[in-house]
Amino acid sequence: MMMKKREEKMEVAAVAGVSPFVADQVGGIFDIAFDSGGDKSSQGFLELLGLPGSFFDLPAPASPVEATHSAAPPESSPVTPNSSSISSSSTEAATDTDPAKPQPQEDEQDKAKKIDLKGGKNKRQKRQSEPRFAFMTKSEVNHLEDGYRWRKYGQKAVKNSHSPRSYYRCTSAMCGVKKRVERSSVDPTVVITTYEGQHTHPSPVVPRGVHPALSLPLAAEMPPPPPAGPGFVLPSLQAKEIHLPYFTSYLPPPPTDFRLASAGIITAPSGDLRHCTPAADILNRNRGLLQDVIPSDIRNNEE
DNA sequence: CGACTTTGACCTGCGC
DNA sequence: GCGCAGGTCAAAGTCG
Repeated sequence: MMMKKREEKMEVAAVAGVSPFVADQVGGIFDIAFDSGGDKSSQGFLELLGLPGSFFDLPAPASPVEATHSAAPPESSPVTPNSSSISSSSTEAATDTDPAKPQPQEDEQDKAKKIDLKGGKNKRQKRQSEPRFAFMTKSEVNHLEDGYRWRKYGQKAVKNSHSPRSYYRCTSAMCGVKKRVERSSVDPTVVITTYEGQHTHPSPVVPRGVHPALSLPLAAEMPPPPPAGPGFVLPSLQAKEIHLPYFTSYLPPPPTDFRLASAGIITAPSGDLRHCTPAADILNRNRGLLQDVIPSDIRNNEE
């Protein structure tokens, strides 16, 4: 399952301006369905994280040219100024399931079905059909706050990696979103976070230390994610040193720290977001930043 | 006491 | 078929 996608990884790495080695070592995060035809019908990471589409409802585009050599800390980076992030969305669902299907309900039914069929310990099912979105963040904290509450349900040592991989699940009932967190074996300061699934609820619980205003609106209220063709490379944020994530299908759902960091909130590696500014301010700031992120042609496609 | 983490065991998929 | 690696479960422990 890993070897198969080696070529894809390499390609992504090249496009993203990342060393193929890095892309390779990070494993599944670059498991991108390049042949998914843009996956316009599949779930975008906005939906994956339940982020409001309006969050990315941006006016002015930026020069796509900047994308490849931009260098600024992603909003997801709570710590280092020279941090970087690389993101990608995976729509493996395109190959495993009909992207047009209503994913959340499908998922729940599917799960229930399988649990019914099996039972006991056999109820566990390996399901790779969920759309996935991954990003790399330079951070000292493994588990970045993103507005949702997660319960850790497993940890596994990963081959060729010093650090174990942690598995989290959204604590909200009826929400099967999962998240994997691991550190890069090449650069231990880089945290690789992979989201899988789609939140079927707003950010229900204010994470410890997160300003309540950061709670996200209902995913159901979100407009469709901005269509972006495969290989789409985001231009740089206007911030000086941000390494813009790479997206194959949609813009990434900026993780909470991503947003907070962009707002200059994150200053300590503690993951404590108590010092966040009002959400409106954050959103405004991000809106400004994101204006520079989305190429004009991408935006035009939306219209 | 509830929520969460830790951790070993178990299951599944895949390559050889 | 076997072994490996990834993913998940669930009991036990921890914490607030």
